Amino acid sequence: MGRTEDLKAKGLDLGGLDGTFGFLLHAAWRDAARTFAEHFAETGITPLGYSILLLIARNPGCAPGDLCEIMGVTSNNMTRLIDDLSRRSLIERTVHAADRRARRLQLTAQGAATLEGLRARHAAYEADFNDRIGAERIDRLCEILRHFD
Amino acid sequence: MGRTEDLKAKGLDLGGLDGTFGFLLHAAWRDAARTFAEHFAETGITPLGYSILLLIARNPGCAPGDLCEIMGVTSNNMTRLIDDLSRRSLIERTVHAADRRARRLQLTAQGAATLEGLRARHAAYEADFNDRIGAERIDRLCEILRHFD
DNA sequence: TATTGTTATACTCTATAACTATA
DNA sequence: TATAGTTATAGAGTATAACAATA
Repeated sequence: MGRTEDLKAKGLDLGGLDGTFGFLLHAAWRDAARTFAEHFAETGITPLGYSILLLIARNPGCAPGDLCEIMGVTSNNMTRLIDDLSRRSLIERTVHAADRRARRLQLTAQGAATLEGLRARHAAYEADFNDRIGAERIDRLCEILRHFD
Repeated sequence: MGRTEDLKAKGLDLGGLDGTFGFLLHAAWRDAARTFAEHFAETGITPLGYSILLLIARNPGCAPGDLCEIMGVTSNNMTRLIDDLSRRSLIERTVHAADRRARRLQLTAQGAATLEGLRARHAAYEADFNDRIGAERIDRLCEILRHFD
């Protein structure tokens, strides 16, 4: 079971925190981030970086602004995430011919190859949680989380 | 509905991200954090600070280490969170008589009074989400999230 | 030796604002 | 005047390591 179950057994009064969705959401996200970091150790890829690579793979030529909207990251921060992946030669950023303000993003050959390894790690990470939490619960979780902004 | 629903309508391929619980969990947590910040604007209280105040109120005399365990925060970081609340005269930190290594944490009178106002804000914040997401969904969400560590 | 808490430090994520270059 | 992206900067959260005081 989860952490809150263990703690109540120790006589500490959680003061309703274990019924507070924000507290639980934060804890669950940190669990996911920590587990992601374990599975992606020594790749230097963070959850945000992985999302970007995945999105560029599916939408070659997309613009940073597209990723901002999907990922909920502001453009200034997206620039730095893209800088990092670009500096590591995983993606290529070129000026858009039609609108020279915009940029076109694409995976490099190295980026595409790297992504395959990352997909395998991600599958293992998800299998990890399916084992721990239950695949059916994870599905119901996703269904509910899609109602958030 | 949620953000992912809107985005799919724009022709962007999310590449399975909207079925990835980690991506959805991150987005939902940011939604919760952003909404919390709106409701707690100008109080200077963050989600972590609110949790600490709540826990000290329910467990007067508890030690920083107790809070670390409940909240999943390491002790070095807890020190700084407590420093902040202490500097603002909301809590009092005294040396534990029986074990002089430990500290005893208590709300000050000002802290207790402040907490009442914060509880009202938190109730409004939760009502906000119950309206947006549905109280029954939030309940089911909590039930699932308690399985995480 | 082990434990409680503190200090120092660094990195990631997030946010606001000011800026460049295009349109 | 508006938009796409960049640069600068700051604050919050998280993490590791080294340390002090006490047990």
